[in-house]
Amino acid sequence: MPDHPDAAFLRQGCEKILSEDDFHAKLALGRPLRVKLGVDPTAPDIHLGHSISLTKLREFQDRGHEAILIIGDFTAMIGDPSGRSVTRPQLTHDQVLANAKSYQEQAFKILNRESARIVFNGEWFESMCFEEVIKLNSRVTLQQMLVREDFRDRMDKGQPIRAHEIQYPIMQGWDSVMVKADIELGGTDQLFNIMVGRDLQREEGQPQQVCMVMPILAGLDGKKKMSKSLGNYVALNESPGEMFGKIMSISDELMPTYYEMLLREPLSAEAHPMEAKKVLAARITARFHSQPEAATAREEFETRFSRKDLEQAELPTFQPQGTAWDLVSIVVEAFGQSFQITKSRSEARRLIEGGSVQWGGVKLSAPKECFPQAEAGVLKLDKTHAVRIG
RNA sequence: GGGUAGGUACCGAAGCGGUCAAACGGGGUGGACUGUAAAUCCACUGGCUUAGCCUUCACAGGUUCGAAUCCUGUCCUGCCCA
Repeated sequence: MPDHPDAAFLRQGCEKILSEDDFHAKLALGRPLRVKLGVDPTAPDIHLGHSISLTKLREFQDRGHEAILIIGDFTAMIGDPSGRSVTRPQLTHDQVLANAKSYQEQAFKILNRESARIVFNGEWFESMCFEEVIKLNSRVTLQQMLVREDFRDRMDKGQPIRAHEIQYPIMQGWDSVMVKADIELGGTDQLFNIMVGRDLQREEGQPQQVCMVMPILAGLDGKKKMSKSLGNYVALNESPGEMFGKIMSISDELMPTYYEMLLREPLSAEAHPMEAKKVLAARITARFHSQPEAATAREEFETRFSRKDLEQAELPTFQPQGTAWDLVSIVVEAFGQSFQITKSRSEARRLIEGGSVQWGGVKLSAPKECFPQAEAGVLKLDKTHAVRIG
């Protein structure tokens, strides 16, 4: 059987497809396939890491298939144990719903809004009674669940695995049954969960879904996977400036990976690393904002960080209230008012003593000094934060 | 339920009556250098009205001039047994 014309395109960037034969068979059906992607709204932001699978989902949409985005409002309360060495904190339903709302909005930066189907899995889990839960559980064995790498790991290290955690793969699998998924997308860490879906579908007499896993995007630190809780992420709804800046902070070693996974093209060997990084940053920024905004972000970045010209940079204005403020108070207030960052006075003091706080390019290292209120100028707070005063 | 080993700062891990805001390592932050890269060096890494003071070593009591360190109880976790 010759490959389906879309096969090569759709498999691009995939780490693994299980199974290849099923994949071709599904495409050969000639009807729009139900392609499932589950996301758990455990945090309010979707980031570049999520964008990998979402982009793949979009590609399916563009080829006429049906995108089913499952918002795991129910599963999010359990927390996916994937890749975790410790139990996740559980969220309340309200937190989850709030997150889900902003998730959808951000997901539509990638997905085609018109043809996407959004489903909350609370729809079927919420009404399940205990008997049904037991029945569902009887379909899998503990051994099956425990072969999972992260469970194994925790067993070996003597770390606790709570009984509810092993429910997660079962629930995710059940989602596949409920939406009759033809294909499920996910990161490589989802492989196990997706395979459980296949098992459950077979049990239910459904055709089994194809498992397509995408590589995991490394975080800005280049070491761990991109995730909200590790703080090494770029959210899709960040400002162009922040987005550009964050990407500029990745290491050269990480760049080829980002090129391949986010731009789907190889990094040219002769490009200057910094220039290549600016191109990368600009293209990603343009993708989630716009071309002009990305260009502006680049210019801003260059004046501010390359030329270190804070005078010309676009900075929030900060007007200290009251009189006779010492430096520490000014710094704390500036962080709070202009950036919504809470710094303790001790932290501010450390920054000052460390030489981070500068007034017109001159370090102010005496925390107790009174601040020269009358003058206007730029107060640099730390590497990435500065305010204009006056 | 029984036995046993434990619960120390973001993480790992020392400390086992005073010299402990707590060694050391990792991580993080800031500075120098620079390309907001890497490498390297330095500093910081509980709070405050900072030559000092206050709150921390699972929780609650107790012993003591003095406790992370000793005692009692409670909660939690691993492992073994039932």
